[in-house]
Amino acid sequence: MGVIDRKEREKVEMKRQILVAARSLFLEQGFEKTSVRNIAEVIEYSAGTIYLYFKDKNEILFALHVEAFSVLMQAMQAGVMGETDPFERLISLGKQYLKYAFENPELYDLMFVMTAPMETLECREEIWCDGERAFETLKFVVGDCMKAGYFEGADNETISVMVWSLVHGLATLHLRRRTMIFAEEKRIQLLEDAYEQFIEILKTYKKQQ
Amino acid sequence: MGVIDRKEREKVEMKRQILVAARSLFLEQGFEKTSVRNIAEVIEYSAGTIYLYFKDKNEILFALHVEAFSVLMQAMQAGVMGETDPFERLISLGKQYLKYAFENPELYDLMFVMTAPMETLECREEIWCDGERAFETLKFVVGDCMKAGYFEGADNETISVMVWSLVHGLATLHLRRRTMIFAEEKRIQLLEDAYEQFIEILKTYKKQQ
DNA sequence: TTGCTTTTCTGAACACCGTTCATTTTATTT
DNA sequence: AAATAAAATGAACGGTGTTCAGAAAAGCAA
Repeated sequence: MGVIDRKEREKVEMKRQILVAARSLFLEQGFEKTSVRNIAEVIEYSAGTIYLYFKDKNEILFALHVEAFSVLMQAMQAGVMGETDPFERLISLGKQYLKYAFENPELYDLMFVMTAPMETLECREEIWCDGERAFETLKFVVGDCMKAGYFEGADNETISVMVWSLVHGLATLHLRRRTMIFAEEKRIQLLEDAYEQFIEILKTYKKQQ
Repeated sequence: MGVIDRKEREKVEMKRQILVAARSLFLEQGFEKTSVRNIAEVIEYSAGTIYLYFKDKNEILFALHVEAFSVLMQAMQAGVMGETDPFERLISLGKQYLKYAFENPELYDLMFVMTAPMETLECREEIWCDGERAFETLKFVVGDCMKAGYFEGADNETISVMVWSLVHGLATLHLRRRTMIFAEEKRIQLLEDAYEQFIEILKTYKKQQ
């Protein structure tokens, strides 16, 4: 039966088409302001058809979520592989994370800021797995730093949460326009400086007794 | 003409009523899920009436925004006044900020995360003024720390952005449920530890040459 | 108190939203 | 070619933010 194979392919292709259209619209005008009718219009189908391929609007977001995490993981892996020194790896990891956030603001939002789909899909383990894997990568790199003598006497997970919070804070303050209080020319510089400063402080940390 | 005075008072009172109802609903079920009709129902007026007192739904949010900042500023001032040592002041400032965020999640969201009203009200200088004043407080405290010998050779504004980013990161990761990847019992502890660890690292920082 | 004006409020209407489902169209099998 | 199965439609439902003509209430002058 080649027919059901083709049907399967067509179904996958249709899903892909919907996701491509949805991603483009979400990136352009955000999730809330994009309607299912908008997506349907782009792919030249009726709105009802969308519901033959996705349970609801949130499920579309969820599918993009999975995609987005795979791209971030790749970027982070590249950051780790690009350096050999443990601490340089950590620096690079943070930079890749920030780069991803700034280059994919709507996707970053979806992964680390949005709550709408989270409430609906609270039960979905898969969603958290992606985030957990990314965090494990950070913990691994921090662990290597500790073996190399950094963060003496500190707890790996605590340090990791701290690092994550800092880069996430930098990313969201900017993406959500809260750096508007600074002059436009120096906004980016200020964020970069803050990251550099944080790294500098991290590097020189030695436990006091 | 005592009449127009009374009318003025009644207008103010009505606005207050709307804001009280709106805040309660926003805190309860969020901004997006609260409709103008919901607010009208609570104050027992028709939906159209709301528009005689506020230009649109965003303007209601904006009014609450002003209120919320004044409460945060008070909490931060309390943090500063409660300590005499400059570095202890910085520690307390951050704690007050985090306390506010966790105790007023929807308001914190409104002040530092939401973009919806920001886009509509991009021109409104007032919105940024509030944020700027809060940041100035942080800069002031960091300045005192530097006079006392902390953050040797660093830039005040850079340090302040770094501190803000860290606490904002901690707050938003938790408020937006991203700490779900950790066991429920240790989530709060992890955030507190991360903050303590950050403070510890800050305290011991001395410029290397 | 009566009539007139101004202010306040309503509720229907508009154009949109996410979602469902009977019906029609299209594709496949017999 | 007829019968069956799958896919797509588009109208409908109950919701949204917002507007506005007209009703109701309040204030004022005679």
